[in-house]
Formats: sequence, structure tokens, C-alpha cells
Amino acid sequence: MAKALTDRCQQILEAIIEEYIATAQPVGSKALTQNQGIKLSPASVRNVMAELEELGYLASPHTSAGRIPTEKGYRFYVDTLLRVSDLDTRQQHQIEMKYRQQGLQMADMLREASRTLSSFSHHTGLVMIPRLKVTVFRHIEFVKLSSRQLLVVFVTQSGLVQNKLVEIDEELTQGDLEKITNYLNQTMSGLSIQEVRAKIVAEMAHEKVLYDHLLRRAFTLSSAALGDEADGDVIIDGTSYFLEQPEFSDLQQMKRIVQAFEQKSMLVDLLDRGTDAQGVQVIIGSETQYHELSGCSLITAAYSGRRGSLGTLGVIGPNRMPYATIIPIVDYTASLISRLLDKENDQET
Amino acid sequence: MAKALTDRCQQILEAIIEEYIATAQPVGSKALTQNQGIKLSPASVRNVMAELEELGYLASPHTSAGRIPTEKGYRFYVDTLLRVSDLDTRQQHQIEMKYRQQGLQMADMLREASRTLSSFSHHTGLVMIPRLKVTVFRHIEFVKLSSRQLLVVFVTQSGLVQNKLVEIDEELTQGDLEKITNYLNQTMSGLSIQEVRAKIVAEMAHEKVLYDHLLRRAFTLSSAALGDEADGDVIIDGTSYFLEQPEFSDLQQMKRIVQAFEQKSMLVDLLDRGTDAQGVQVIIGSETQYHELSGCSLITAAYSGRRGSLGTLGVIGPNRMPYATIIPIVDYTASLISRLLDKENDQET
DNA sequence: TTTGGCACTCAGGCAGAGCGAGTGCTAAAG
DNA sequence: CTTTAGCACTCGCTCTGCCTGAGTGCCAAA
Repeated sequence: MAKALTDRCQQILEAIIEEYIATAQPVGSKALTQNQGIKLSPASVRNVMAELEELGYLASPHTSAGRIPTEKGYRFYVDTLLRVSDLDTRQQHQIEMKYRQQGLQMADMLREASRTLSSFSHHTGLVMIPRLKVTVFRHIEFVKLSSRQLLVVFVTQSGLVQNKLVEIDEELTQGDLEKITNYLNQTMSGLSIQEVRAKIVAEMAHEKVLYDHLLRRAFTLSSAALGDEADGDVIIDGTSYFLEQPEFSDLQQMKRIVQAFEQKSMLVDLLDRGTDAQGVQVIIGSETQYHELSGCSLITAAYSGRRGSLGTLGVIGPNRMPYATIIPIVDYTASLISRLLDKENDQET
Repeated sequence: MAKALTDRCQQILEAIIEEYIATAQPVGSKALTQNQGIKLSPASVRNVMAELEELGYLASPHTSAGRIPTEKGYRFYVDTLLRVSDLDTRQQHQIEMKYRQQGLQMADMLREASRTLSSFSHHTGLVMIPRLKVTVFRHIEFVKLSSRQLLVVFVTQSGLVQNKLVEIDEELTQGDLEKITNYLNQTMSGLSIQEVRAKIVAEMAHEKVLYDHLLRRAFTLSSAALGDEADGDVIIDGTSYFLEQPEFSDLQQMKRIVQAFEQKSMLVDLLDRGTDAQGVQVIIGSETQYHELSGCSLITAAYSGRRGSLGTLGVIGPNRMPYATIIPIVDYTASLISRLLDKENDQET
């Protein structure tokens, strides 16, 4: 069953896929022998193609057209045939230049990453904002806006800033706030948000806290501020590249996909899957398990701060994507972002 | 030249436009006399239609099709024929419910507005984020992240929160920061950002400031924080509704528009135009002056806080938009947002 | 095992016919 | 003078049939 393909089969499969990626047209035996470096006659190629179709790597839209790769074909191509090289240094340089300006906050950097991914790949760029729970506590600050309203500003180790408005039912003096702020910053600094949450729960049960009104309020407040996390957000850039893809020229298809993008939850889920993986991940077509995204593939890679993986970024496009050129772009961008986030932390003492 | 149209002409023009808005098909004389409440024979209607075409309100795609409205036709319809009523109370209620949940920050509210506009109008919703310069200073806070990095958190009267990372070249103690914070909050509170900027410039030249190192730093810092304003941002929701419009079924057209949306600058400009106007504004087709947006119309209205206009929101769609139903939606949303922003301020003492 | 030859298939493009919606004009009716 | 009925005409849309060409599968020869 899982009989290995001969070298020749692999060569021809590779040639077909690359031709199809380049032209978006079903590729026939003749075209192959002419354009690609295949040293066989069309007839022989046809035999091989028939075999590859038998095995499920290729399909023919109809009798008198050429062959197109199936998802299984792409999968094999990506897993086995593709040799990815590093991004060439000129492009590395160009990408790096985008982040040169100083004083970029993390959110700006991620936005820029999405734009860069899109414009270098000519497909749609995706960047997931780190989920709160994987980030590390760095600083919390309470700003009193009115007697009943507090603004909680919360900064993570990696430089993500979150604000939250909290209504309070009992006034706090400026002094109280300062005490609370200092206490929390001392206690929580360097812990992951998960640890912080656990600590809050633990401390709340603690005897000392039960009787210290101010302490209790401190925990209640911080718990409110960190409580309901934004359930994942994605920065999308370059949707219009999708409109160039001939495979989605049907308006119904296009609409299906644009709607999926607007909803974001699918993209969040797909990016989430890659968060803990090493290196570049490729999700092809139905592997997404969303029929709204059928015919779409993703190339993703995780980026990380000092304390481990933060989130995922990548590119989404049709199955027929130039994997060979995009994988290095995604790979490089992810490691660049990771490096930049680390550097930002280094400035901290 | 600007000869007034007879009542009958107007009635027929109105009927044609409404029919065309409903069906997206060129409307012929027969269809009019049947479906709409026109009490004339097709032949008479034809005479009138020929006249309206002569005057530039209608056009015929080709001889044997019906007529479609020109931009001039839409303009006349919107200016003269259209009687907009208030949004019916059921819909008012439905919209209001969307903002019921407590603790919404301004940014969340605006995002929700965009979504609501889109889903109620079945077209693309737009909300412009207030520009810094039209907002009123409420509170500033400096958070020391490291010896060289400060996070400036800045809250406007209307509840917009902005963060900015500032690099400093000389360390400040916690005490210094507190002094600066207190001083700025006392001095600047209630001023518009424009006034604040003016004040900074004025004070910097002042003798006292020249010799007070700390004061000078306070002004430098706040100036850096308020300096380069984000040059306008727009929240877009419901792009996929555009894909349903038959007039843009051509992929080239679609791409042109989606790209314009991604760029945002045109939308910012168009929304900007409506910021100081009262009530609902309608921009039709080439009035946008962007050929990228040809065939697109906008319905916008300004929203305001206590201290005057803050920004603009609206809906963008094809020229053939159901103005009669969307104008009340935009109008109501703008006033609702204004009311909510005011209420939020009221809680402040 | 490879290759040339050959019959077969089928989508896409093109041309012509017919249809039908809609028009403009004219002449009669109100 | 206005409205309407009638009529010839226009022209885009759709359907049909035909043709072409790319591509296939198979077979027999190299």
C-alpha cells in the first residue's frame, strides 16, 4: 500500500506540481517534456502520470485535460520532495529594514509582520496576537479615571500592552492604589499569567488575605483585569491577493473565504495548532477541517519570546502556493520577530 | 437649464430608482406600470423616461434594455425625493442591546458600531477612530518598564486609551515620574490636545521651565507621547457584503475595491470630510474623487462627545444602495454612540 | 522498457438562429 | 394638448451545432 515511489515517479510528480503552481493550468505530458527538464518521451510520462493518478497523487479534471495535483500530492511534495533553502540574504535584509524604526511596540511590530509577510509572499499574511495566558507578567498599573472607574494597564514581558476598564463599587484613594500597585508588581513580576492566576486563587484563600481588606481588593482587581482574556485575535493583511487566484474566480467561493476571514475564529484555531510546534508547519486544504476554507492552505511558524512560544504567524493562500519561496519567508519572519522581542527584553535590567 | 422637474417626472424617477435598487436590473416602462403604483400607460412612461435621460438623470446600457439611474439621478433622489423617517423602535432597541454589556472601552464600542452598521445595513460598515487632536486630555500616566524605556499611557475624555513606548536617554526615579505625572495632569486636564500642544510649546519657552530640569523633561516627554499621531484609522466590517453586489461581479472591479479598503487612506479621507457636518451625509460615486472607488457610495454621520465632533461612521456600498433604510441606521448609530460617550463622561465627577 | 502512432474524448471558442424585452415613432382617441 | 395603442425595429442573451486542439489510453514496434 504505502509502496515507495520510484525516483522517476517522484521527479515527474515534482515537475508537475511546480509547473501547476506556476501556471495554474492542468499540465499535460507534452508540456512537461518540453518545459521541464524531463528526458523522457510524452508517452512514458503518460504512463507514469496514469500510475500517479492511480495512487491518488494526481487527478484529471476531465479526460482531455492535463493533470492537477491532489491534496495528497501536495502533501507528498511538501514532506518529501521539497528542499527548502534559507531566504537569500538580500531579501533577509529587505525584511529586516521594515523593523528598523525605533520605538515600535509589540502590536506595531506584529502588524508590520503581517504586512511584510503578505507583500513578500504575494499572498495573505496572518499574525496571531499572543494569548494572555502564554505571556509573562511584567507590570501592572491602575489609573483612576473617576470615583467609580479604574483603568488597568497591564504590560507583558514581551511588550504587549493591554488596557481594561474596571468598574469599582467602593472608592479607593490614591494611596491605596499605590500600595496595591507596588504589592502586585513585587509579587507577580516574572510569573506567567497562568501562574499569576493560580497565585491569585491561592492567596485569596489565605488567612492573612481574608482579613486584610486592601490585599483582598488588590487580588479582586487584578483578577478582574486578567480575567476574561480576549479570545484570540489575528492580524490579516493582503486579502486582495486572494482575488488574484484563478481557482477562486467564482464569486461564491470568494465570498465563502472572505467571510471565513472576517469571522477570524477559524484562523485563530488554525494558527493555534502551530503554536507549540518547531519550525514551519504546512496545513493543506481539507487538513484545515473547515469546509469554508477548502482549497486553502496555510504555511505557519511559531514565534517566541524568551520564555517560550508566544504565538504563530504565517501565510494563507490556495493549495497551489509557491511553497518553496514562501516557507523561507515565513520561517525567517518568525525567527526575526522572536529575535526582536528578545532584544527588547534585553534592554530591561 | 436647472428647470424644475414636473411632479410626474419626479414620481417616475423615484419609482425607477427604487425599482433598480431593489432588483439591480435595468427597469423598463412595462415593469414600472405593473409593479409600482404608476397609473399611466407604458407609452407615456416612455416619453417621460426619454426626457429624464435627456436631462441626465437616467441612462440606458443599450437600446433594448431598460434605464438605470445615473449618479445625477441618485443625487437628485437623495436630495429631493427621499423622505427619511426615524428608525423604527424595534430596530432601535435591537441596536441598543448590542452595547448593553458593561465595561466597554471606547475602542470596543467603535468596533461594535462597525459590526452593527454592517449587519443591519447588509453593507460594509465603517467607523473612524477619533483623531488625537480633536480629543480632550483626561489623564496621563508614565510606567517605567526599564531604565531606558517608559510606557506612556494617555487617556482622553471620551475614554480612548493610547499607549506609546518612549525611549529615554537619562534615568528618571519613581519620584520624578510621580511629580511629572501629577504636574501634567493638573496642568493639562480638560484641555484639547491641540491646546495641550500649544501649551507645551509656550511653556517650553518660559523662563521658569528653562531652568527647571524636571519640568523640561515633563514637557519633552509629553510632547513625544502626543507628537506623531496615528494618522487616522478606520474599522471596517462586512467587506464580504460587497461580494454579493452584482455590479462588482467582475473580479477586476472587486479587486480594485478590496485593495482600496486595505489601504484605508481613502476611507479615512472620505470619513474626514463628514466630521464637521451635521446629520447624515451622502457621497455618491465620483463625488468620492477616487477612481478606485468608482461606483461606490457612502452614507456617513459624525459622532461627538461632549466637546464636539469626534469622528465619523457610516456605510459604504454600491451606488445602488437602499438609502431609505440605511440612512436611518447610520443616523441612529451615530447619535447612539454620541450618547453613550457622553454618559461615560457623566460618571466622572 | 521505452517510444511512436493512432483512435478517441471532451472543453472551449465561434457563428448563426430565435427569443424577448424594450424602445421610438406615429396616428388615433380622449 | 395629452394620453394611449399599435407597430416596426434594435440588440443583448441564450441555445445549438460545429470545429478545433490539447490531451489521453492503448497497442505494437524498437
